[in-house]
Amino acid sequence: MTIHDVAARAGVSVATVSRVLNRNAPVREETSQHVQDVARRLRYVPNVAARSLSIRRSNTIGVVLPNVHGEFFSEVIRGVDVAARKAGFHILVSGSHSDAGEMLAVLDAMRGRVDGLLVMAPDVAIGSLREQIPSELPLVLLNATSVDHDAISIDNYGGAHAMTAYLASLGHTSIAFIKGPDPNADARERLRGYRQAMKKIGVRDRGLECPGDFTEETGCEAAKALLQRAPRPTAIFAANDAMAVGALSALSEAGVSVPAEVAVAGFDDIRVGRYVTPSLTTVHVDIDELGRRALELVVDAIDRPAQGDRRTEIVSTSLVIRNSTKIRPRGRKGGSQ
Amino acid sequence: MTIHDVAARAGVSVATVSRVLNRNAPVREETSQHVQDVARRLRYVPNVAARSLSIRRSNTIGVVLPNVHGEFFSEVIRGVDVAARKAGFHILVSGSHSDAGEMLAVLDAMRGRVDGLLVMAPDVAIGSLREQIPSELPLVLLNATSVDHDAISIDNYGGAHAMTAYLASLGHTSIAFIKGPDPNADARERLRGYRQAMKKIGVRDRGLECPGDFTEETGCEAAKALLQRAPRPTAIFAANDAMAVGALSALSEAGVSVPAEVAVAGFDDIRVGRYVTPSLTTVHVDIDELGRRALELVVDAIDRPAQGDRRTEIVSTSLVIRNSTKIRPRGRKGGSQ
DNA sequence: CTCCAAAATGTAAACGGTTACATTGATGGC
DNA sequence: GCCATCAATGTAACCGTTTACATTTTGGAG
Repeated sequence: MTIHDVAARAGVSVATVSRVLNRNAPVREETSQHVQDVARRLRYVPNVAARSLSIRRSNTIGVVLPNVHGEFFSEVIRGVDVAARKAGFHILVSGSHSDAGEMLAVLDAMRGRVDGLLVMAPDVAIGSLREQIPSELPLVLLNATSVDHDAISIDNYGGAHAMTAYLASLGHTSIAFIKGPDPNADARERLRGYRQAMKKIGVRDRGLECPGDFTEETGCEAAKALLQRAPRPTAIFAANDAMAVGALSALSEAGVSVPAEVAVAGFDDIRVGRYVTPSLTTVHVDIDELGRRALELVVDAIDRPAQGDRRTEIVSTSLVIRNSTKIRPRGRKGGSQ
Repeated sequence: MTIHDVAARAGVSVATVSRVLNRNAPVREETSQHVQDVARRLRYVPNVAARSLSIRRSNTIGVVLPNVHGEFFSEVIRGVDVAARKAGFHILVSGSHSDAGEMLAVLDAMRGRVDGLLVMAPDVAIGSLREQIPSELPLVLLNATSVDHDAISIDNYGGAHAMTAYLASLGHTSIAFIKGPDPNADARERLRGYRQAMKKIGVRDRGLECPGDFTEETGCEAAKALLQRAPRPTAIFAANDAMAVGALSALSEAGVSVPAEVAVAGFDDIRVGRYVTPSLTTVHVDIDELGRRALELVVDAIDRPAQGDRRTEIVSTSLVIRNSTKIRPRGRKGGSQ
């Protein structure tokens, strides 16, 4: 069942059938109808490979993500997927890459299969990417700001700054921060936002910063470690919700009441944050929107290539105040102790 | 940069180049080396579309999922992705379909683009699928058992049965069940396992079953409703972890102690279950493995088509006992009340 | 050295679309 | 009635592979 069959059956040439199906050239209405009828009757479906070969375009976008934690992953894909469907593109997905080499291999394998790329490489040196990817292939970076590439990311700095300022406004000055993985761009920006806000309230104690890697486990450990500190921090701000949940769990186990003794806040606004006890104050991020806009950027880059200026977007965040910080810490003389 | 350029540069014919690159016909070692060198030097990458057109195969598998909750989604994709990479396939993903129509549209759009299909349609009438999909296209159903299709699913029945039996072994007889969405195949099987186990211990009270739709919200509501019941159930078994977490949250808010007054159990073993308080007893499912084996099934179906017998697999589950059930309920005279 | 089978390589026809260019037919101005 | 113009359609080249078949080369037997 090829376009030739349809043409023969409809008594027209293949060119006419092609024109009818693509609506890209004038065809008499009557002819058009007839061809469409025949095509439908024959259940004709154009051969994608042949079409791609001819027009040198696959209508497919490659989406490459690192080994990223659950909620975030699915939400991004969802956003990308919906936007792609709307724009008439398919998405070729590859997630779960732990190292740069693996990622480059995947990018290589996608060569020629995709019209554009959406790459999330928060902790990969971007430099090595471009030289590996054909430079004419549109590329949008996810959650990694870069001056030489189109990119979109969350307002990590702003969100972390706002949360820290909010905690300070509750009277906290000893606000601990559980960091994300060192090389991760999101993690770094969040840390920067926290530090800046701390500086603003006149606290410069690097001892308040604990290592973490975005998993619940490290949130747990960090919280336990913090409880040992002599002047115990009155607030803990984790660089993401997973760690905040881990911290809550450790605090609960240690019998420390939240938020009365220690306030806790996270970043991301994952679903479950609403259902842990106490419910988690966090920085809300519309991940779905991140994915959607990222895809739109790629499509734009494909449709109108090589605009001199870089396309760069930032998705804004907002604070979500819940019970893990709500009540002012009491009973503890001189808040900073 | 085409195969012709490589051939010209290497002083051989295109056929030889093709044979070298595909290693599917005898070529003199010396020639082979030379051609490979030239190809590498020229950074030649075969045109995928042309190749697909010629061999009528895309090395791509379509993965179609419904609008499924976070953790599950990402884990499945991860498993599928890893297995696909190993098998040399790409995956064309489309998630987030709320209704059957949308899904059929997507399947249609994938026509010709994929060599096989992995479809999760727990609440779609399967019948309508097959007639829409070219029958020669390998299709594997995810989490939906079917006699007429290759399929793989979780041992929902067994897992639910085992969990219910475990709760009973702790002395509970009044075990409530929060159901999943009615048309969902997983939900139905879990309910069946629960009922069967309840029957075995001689309890047949349909009043113990509450509606739910796999979201935390409905878990919350169900738990609240259950607390109103005159003889209050001593255990709540939710058809998935999200609802169990919702229930825990509602119980905690109502000041009901878990597991002392009410035991709670879930199904899925999502990460966060370890970090809620109390940590959640649940049925562990290796979703990653589900995805992996599902993909292997499709690949197998592609490589060796039309074996008369259906390929059907079931991924087993296991109980994970944590604190939400651990302590025997005390103080309550005559367990069955 | 000749001859033949087997191995290595080349030639060209698919694969199924799109589209530049050619052709045909209709329309209207003169 | 003629010709320019333009809309509608047809013809065939092209996109970059793979591969059946043809051809050349090789090596060993006789």
